[in-house]
Amino acid sequence: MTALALHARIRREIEAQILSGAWPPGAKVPGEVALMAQYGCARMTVNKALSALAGAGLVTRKRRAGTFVARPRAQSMVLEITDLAREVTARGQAYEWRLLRRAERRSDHPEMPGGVLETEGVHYADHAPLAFEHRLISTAQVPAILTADLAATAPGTWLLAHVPWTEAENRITATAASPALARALGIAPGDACLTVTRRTWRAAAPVTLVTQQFIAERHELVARFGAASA
Amino acid sequence: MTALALHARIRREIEAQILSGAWPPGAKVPGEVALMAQYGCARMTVNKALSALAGAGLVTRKRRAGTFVARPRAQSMVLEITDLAREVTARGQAYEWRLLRRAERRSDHPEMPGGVLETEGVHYADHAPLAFEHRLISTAQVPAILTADLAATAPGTWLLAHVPWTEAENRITATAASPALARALGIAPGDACLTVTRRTWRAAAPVTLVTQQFIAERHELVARFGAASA
DNA sequence: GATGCGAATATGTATAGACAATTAAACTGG
DNA sequence: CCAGTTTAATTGTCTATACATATTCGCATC
Repeated sequence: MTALALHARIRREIEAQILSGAWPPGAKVPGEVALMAQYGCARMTVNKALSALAGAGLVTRKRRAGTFVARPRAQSMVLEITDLAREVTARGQAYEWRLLRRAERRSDHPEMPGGVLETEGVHYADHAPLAFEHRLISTAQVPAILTADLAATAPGTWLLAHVPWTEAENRITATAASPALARALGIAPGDACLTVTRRTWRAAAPVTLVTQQFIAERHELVARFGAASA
Repeated sequence: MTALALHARIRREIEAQILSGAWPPGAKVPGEVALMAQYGCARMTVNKALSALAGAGLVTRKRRAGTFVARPRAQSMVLEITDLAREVTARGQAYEWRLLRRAERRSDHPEMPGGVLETEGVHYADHAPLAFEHRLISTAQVPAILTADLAATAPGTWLLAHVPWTEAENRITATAASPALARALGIAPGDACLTVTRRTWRAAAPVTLVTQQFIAERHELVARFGAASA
C-alpha cells in the first residue's frame, strides 16, 4: 500500500522537474534504461510514466534519439463546460429555467439542416436572469425530445441525461446585447454579453446547436492548464 | 507494423461504442479477461487500452465490480491558448505589437505581490487593433525580463520562449470597453470586449498576471471535446 | 432478519523478457 | 568531401506471469 504507485511517482517527479523549469524545453530526459536503474524497476514501469507524460504533451519521444522536454507551442487548457442547472446549484444558488418559445419546424441552418425542435428560454440564478439560450435540436437524432417537458427541465439538462457522450465544440466570444436579448435578460441594449455557441455531434450527425448569452458580470469561464491529471 | 497498435485499436473501438451511444452511461464494458479472449492478446494490452479510457474520463473502473461507461457530469473541453503573435501570423495576417507603458514598481495586488514589471500595450492584426493587454510580471521570478526589449517583442512571446511550462489558469468573461480601452483599441466606449485574465505560476510562485481585452468581432476562442487524443 | 467473515472476482501494479520499428551516428567506398 | 550503407541506441509493443488490493457476494452464525 504505497501512497503512490511507482509509475505515478516517477511521472510526478519528472513532471516537477519540467514544470519548475529545471529541465528546460529541449532538454534530454533520462532514457528508460537510466530511469530503470535509478528507480530499480522494470522498463515497463518507466515506460508507463514516460508514455503518460508524452500523452499529456510534456515530453516528446523519438526512437533512437530519446525523450525530450517538449517545446510548448500553445498552452492546452481544460475547460469544463458543466450543465447550468448543476453549476448554479453547486454555487448554492437557486436555479430556475423559463421556457419562452418552443417550435417544431424544419431548419435551413447550414449546421443543423432538417427537422428540428427550436427552443428559447432564460436561465436564472437566485431569481435573477443569468443567460438567454437559443437552441436547435435535431428531431431525427433525438426524437424523444418532442415528448420531453421542456418547461420543467432545460433542454441542456434533459439532453445531458438522455444523449450523453457526444462530441462537441464551443466557440466563445463577446457580443453586445440586442434589444430583444436585453429585454429578456433585463439589461440595457448594447451591454456586453459572453456568448458561447456549442455544436454537438453524435457519430458525425449533428445533435444540437445552442447559443447561450450570459450577462457579463454574472458569469465567467475558467480554464486550467491540464497537466496534473492522474 | 500494423497501421494501429493493438491497444490503440481496442481503445478506439470501445470509444466508438461509447461515443455513438451504443453503450450508454452505466453500461458494463467487457472485463479485461473477456476482451483478452476477444482480441486474443495478453491482459496487459487490454489494460493499457482501458486505463487510457479511464484517464480520458470515458469509463470508470472499480475493482471487483468492473469497468463501466462514465456518467458525464461535465463536458471536458480542451482550449488551446496560443501566443497571439503565433496565432495571428498562422492566420496569414501581419502581426504587430506596440508597447504603451513600462513601469518597474512594487505591486500590492493580492495575486502578484512584490516587485513587478508592469506593461501595457496593443496587439495588432493586419495593422488593425486586436487586443489591449495589461500585464504584471514578477521580477523575482523572472529577473531577465528587465533587460528584455519589450517594445520589439510582446511580453507574452518573450515569456513563452524564456519561462516555459508554468501552470496557468484562464478566466474568460465579457466586459464593456472603458473610455481608455476604447481609445487604445479605436472602438466606442461601452463596446463589448472578450476579456481573458490569465494567471501563471511556476512551482507555486506567481510569474505573471495578464489581462487581454479583445475586440469582440475580431476574436473568438474555440474549445473542443478532448477524447480523441492518442 | 441482522451481522460478521471468508471467498470469489476484477482491477492495479509490477517483472523479465522478447522482438519490431525508427533513426542518429559511425563507417566505408568513391 | 560526399553519398550510401551499416550499426547500434532507443523507444514501441506485446507476452505471460505474479502478487496486491479493493469490493461484492454468499454463507454461517447469532
